[in-house]
Amino acid sequence: MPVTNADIARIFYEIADLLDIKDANQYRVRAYRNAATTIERHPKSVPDMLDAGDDLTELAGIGKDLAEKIEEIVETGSLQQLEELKQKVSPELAELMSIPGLGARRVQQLHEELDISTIAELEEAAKANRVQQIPGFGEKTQQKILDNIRHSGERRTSWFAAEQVVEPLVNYLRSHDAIDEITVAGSYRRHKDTVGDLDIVIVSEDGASVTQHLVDYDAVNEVVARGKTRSTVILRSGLQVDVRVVAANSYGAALHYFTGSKAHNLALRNMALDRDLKINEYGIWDGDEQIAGQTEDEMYSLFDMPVIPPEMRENRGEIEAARSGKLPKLITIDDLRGDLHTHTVDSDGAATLEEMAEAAQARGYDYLAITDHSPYISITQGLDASQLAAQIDRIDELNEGFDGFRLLKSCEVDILEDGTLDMPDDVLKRLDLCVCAIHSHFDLSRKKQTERILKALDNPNTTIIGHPTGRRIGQRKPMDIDMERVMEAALKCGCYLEINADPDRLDLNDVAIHMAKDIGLKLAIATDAHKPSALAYMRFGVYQARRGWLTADDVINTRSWDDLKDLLDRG
DNA sequence: GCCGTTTTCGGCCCGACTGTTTTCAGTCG
Repeated sequence: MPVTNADIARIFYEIADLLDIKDANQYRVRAYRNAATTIERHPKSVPDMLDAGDDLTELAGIGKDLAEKIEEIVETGSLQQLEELKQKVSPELAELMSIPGLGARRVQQLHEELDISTIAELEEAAKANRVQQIPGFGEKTQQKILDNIRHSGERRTSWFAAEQVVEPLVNYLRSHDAIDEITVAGSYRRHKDTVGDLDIVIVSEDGASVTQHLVDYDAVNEVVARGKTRSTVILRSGLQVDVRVVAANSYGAALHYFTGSKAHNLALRNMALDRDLKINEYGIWDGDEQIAGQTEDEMYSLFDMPVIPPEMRENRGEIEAARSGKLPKLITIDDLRGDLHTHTVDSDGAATLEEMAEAAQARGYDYLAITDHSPYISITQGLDASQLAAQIDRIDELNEGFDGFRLLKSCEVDILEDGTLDMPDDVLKRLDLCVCAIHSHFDLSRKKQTERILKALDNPNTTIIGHPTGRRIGQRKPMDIDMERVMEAALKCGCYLEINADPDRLDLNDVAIHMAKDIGLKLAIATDAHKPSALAYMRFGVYQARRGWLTADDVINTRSWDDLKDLLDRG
């Protein structure tokens, strides 16, 4: 029974939302959410741990009660408690909470006052000006709700969440004897930050039995279509999976076709048409004769190109670059020499300086920047000036004991509303680098927000702008910023922007990264790790960097500390 | 519901901001 961490987390999140709407004890609600997050982010499969006899109460936020509930979910695929709760609280209400600005109380009010249960009903009521008449609501709140409903149109899954679904699914499919090859294509293969659905290409001579094998998968919730060469199912996670079965001699063509992007494929197809050739998912054809298609290499070779990495296939000039031999040698995870954005228990992290240093060395890094928060966002329990000074001294001491490794003294300093930094300059001067970031006032006008960051760059101690747009995938849209102006300014003053590799952020995104590359601005890739295992998020940042065409040279933390130090020196 | 205990119950990161009120509830991080 392949229950995933994501399945368990989803059930706990839903219980939390429903309990919240039901006005349950806030700490109980939080306990469910904490547990869900722990499980969702846990690097190992919790069902596997259970299988191996591990004690789940060892996990943070999981006690005896929740451990038993996890066991029930793993055994039965569902949880009785949730089903009972759904009888008492309309489950659609939980969905309303996904609209920014609507929490449990307001959802409850909307339900009681206007009998609203769905997003559609809410939209209708807001348009009819009925929402603003509820006590505590007003014109602006109503407008904000309408705006946010419009923005919540497309539902895509983060790449990270998709991976949790893909791995067990592919392992399951692979177990079938009739399957010779299997690759997940589509935007997943292109490492796009979010994935709409999964396109899986399979080589097999027996499509019918492959399809049967697919629909037999435990996590299949709905079979939309089933055929010998093509089937569509929807998994419990809500993710749609399209499976295409082809013969071995069409594998490359199918892979290319279903990897996309559409724009890239179209460009290649037009090149083929110029030569009176035809490209489809079965191959490249000269009349009735297949002249390529067994491998992607064959496909691209025919047009005098090397294989273009999937991440670049967006028709952003990659075909021209490939044909003229100017395809960049994209950065890989092995190019990284250190991480430049991490937290410890000194603010809101989970591990000590020593533990983070040990984890970084285990990854083979030469250096690790400790960037605990400044005080402004009080929830992070950030360091004030004297506490940061004390941390600097401790890092100096620790560094004496390392061989071929060093902790970098740093801080994630809040950029305040007026663009000033949340830490006095005399302390900032002592740091190796300074990661400045915005955690408040996300809604400023484009002009004000841009000037806010420009002012932060003016401070001679600033070296890196962390998570520059503040977006959280599926939760918070990016701030309105004139990114080109910010990048030009950063380039001019010798600063850098971050690719935050946290899978919920991936900020900068691929488009902005590409822009930086065009301008000649180098970037940092950093994880924002709040615990040792999160240092592994680096690969998500690397994927985005590859989508933005970055080479190792374009990323500052591919360098030795001596070389990095020179780059960080604003002179 | 978890956790850590003065081992059986009390505390649980808690302050800022927004929009609504006119002193505060709700949301966010």
